[in-house]
Amino acid sequence: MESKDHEERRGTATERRREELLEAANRVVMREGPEASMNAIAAEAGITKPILYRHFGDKGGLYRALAVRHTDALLDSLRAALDAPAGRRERVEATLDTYLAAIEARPQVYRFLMHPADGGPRGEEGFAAGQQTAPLLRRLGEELAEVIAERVDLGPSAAELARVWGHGIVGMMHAAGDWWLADRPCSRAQLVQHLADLLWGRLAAAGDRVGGRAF
Amino acid sequence: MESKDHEERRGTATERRREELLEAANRVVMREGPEASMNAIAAEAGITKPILYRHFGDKGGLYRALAVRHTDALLDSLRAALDAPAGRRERVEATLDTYLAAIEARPQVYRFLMHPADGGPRGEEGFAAGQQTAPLLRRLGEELAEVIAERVDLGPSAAELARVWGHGIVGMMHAAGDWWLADRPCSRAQLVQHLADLLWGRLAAAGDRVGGRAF
DNA sequence: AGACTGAGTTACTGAAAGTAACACTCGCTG
DNA sequence: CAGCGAGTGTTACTTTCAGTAACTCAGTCT
Repeated sequence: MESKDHEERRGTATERRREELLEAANRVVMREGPEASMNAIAAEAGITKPILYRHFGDKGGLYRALAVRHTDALLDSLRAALDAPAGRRERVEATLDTYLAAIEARPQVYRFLMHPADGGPRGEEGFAAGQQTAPLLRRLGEELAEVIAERVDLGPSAAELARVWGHGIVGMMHAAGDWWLADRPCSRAQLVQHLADLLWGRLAAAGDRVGGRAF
Repeated sequence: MESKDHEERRGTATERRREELLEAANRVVMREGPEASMNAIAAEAGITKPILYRHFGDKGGLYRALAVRHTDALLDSLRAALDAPAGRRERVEATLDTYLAAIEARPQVYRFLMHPADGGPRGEEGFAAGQQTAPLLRRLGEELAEVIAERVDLGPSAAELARVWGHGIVGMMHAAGDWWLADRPCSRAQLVQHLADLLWGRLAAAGDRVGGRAF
C-alpha cells in the first residue's frame, strides 16, 4: 500500500512543522517570558493562532511540549553527572554543580520550567494539573530515587527511603539554587560544597554554639 | 484635634472592612482555588469589583494580603516547634511534622500559598515578582537560617553556611511534602523519620549496594 | 473533472482584570 | 439648616487574551 507510505511522509512532515512551531514558541518565550501570548507566538512563527491550536490543542499543550524538550535536555546532562565514574561525594557535587550551572546559564529557561502557570487562563492548568511542583522536579526526584535505590544499600524499606530522599534532595537543590540565583551570596562552588556538607550530615555533627541555646 | 480621633476611628473601620473582605476572599479561594475571579470574590463579599480594587489595588495586592495571613499563621506554629525545649533531632522532627501536618490538614491553603501565580493576568506577577519560589518558602528559609546560625557552631563562614542550609532544608521539606501529599506513599511519621535520617547523614554513611555499581 | 484533505485565514465569542464616572450617605462645620 | 468632603457603593465600559467557527485555497487522489 503506498497510502501507508504517503501517511508516513505526511506524518514526518507535520512532525517537522511541529518542531518549527516549537522553536518559534521557544524564541518568544525566551524573549518575553512565560507570559507570552499565543498571538505573539503565532506571529513569530509567521502564522496565526488556529494553527497553533490545531497542533497543540491548547496553550497548556504547547507549553507542555516545550517543557518536555528542555526538561529532557537538562535531565540528560544531570544523568551524565550522576553516572560519572567517581566516588559518591564527587558525583553528588558534580550533579549539584551541573544543575546550578544550567539555571545560572539560562535563567529564562529555568523561569519557564518552574513557573509556567502564567499560561493557562481558565481554571484548569493544562500544565501541571493537580501537582504544585513543576513536572521537571518530579521527574528529577524520581530519577534520583532510582539511582539511589539501585546503588546504595539502605536495608529494609529501601525503596521508600530512596524515593523520599530523591524528592527531598531535589527539593533542597532547587530551593537553594533559586535563592542563590536571586541573591548570589556566594560562588557556585561554595554553594555546592555547603549543600554537599549538609547531605553529609554536618548539621548533625556540629556542636552547639557557645553562648547560644542548645539546638 | 478631634479630626485625628475621627481619622483613627475611620481607620479602624476600614481596617475592619478590609478584614471582612479578606475573609470573604479566603472563603472563595478555599472553595474554588487560587484561580477565583475578582467578580466571584466581590460577589461573596456582597459587593462589586471596584471596592476590592480600592482596598487592595489589584489582584496581586489582595492575594498578597491573604498570603501574609496564612504565612504568618504557619510560621508561628513552626517557630513553636523549632523553639521547643528538646534536643536537636527532636526539634527537627517536630518542625518537619508540624509543616507536614499543616499542608495535610489544609491542602487548599497550601495550594494557594505555593501556586498563587494564577492570579495576575498581564505579564507582571503582582505576587512573587521576580522570584520563582513562593514568598512563604523564602521567609521560612531565612528564619531557619537564623535559628541555625544562632545555635549551631559552624566555624568560619557560619552565616553563609547557615543561610544555604536554611533554604536547602526548607526546600527539601517542601518538595518531599509536595510529593508525599500527592502520592501518599507512607505515613507522615515515617516521612519525618526518613527526612531526618537524610539530614543526619545516612546517605553518606550507607554502604554501596552489593550487585549495584558504586555510588 | 470532481471530491477530499490539510494548511491557512478572518472574524468572532467569552471570560477576566482593571477603570471611569456617577450616586448615596453620613458627620461635620459655616 | 445648607453644604461639603470622605467613604462606600454602583453600572457600564475598555482591553487583553484564550479559544473557536466558518471560510478559502492548494494540492492530491480516484
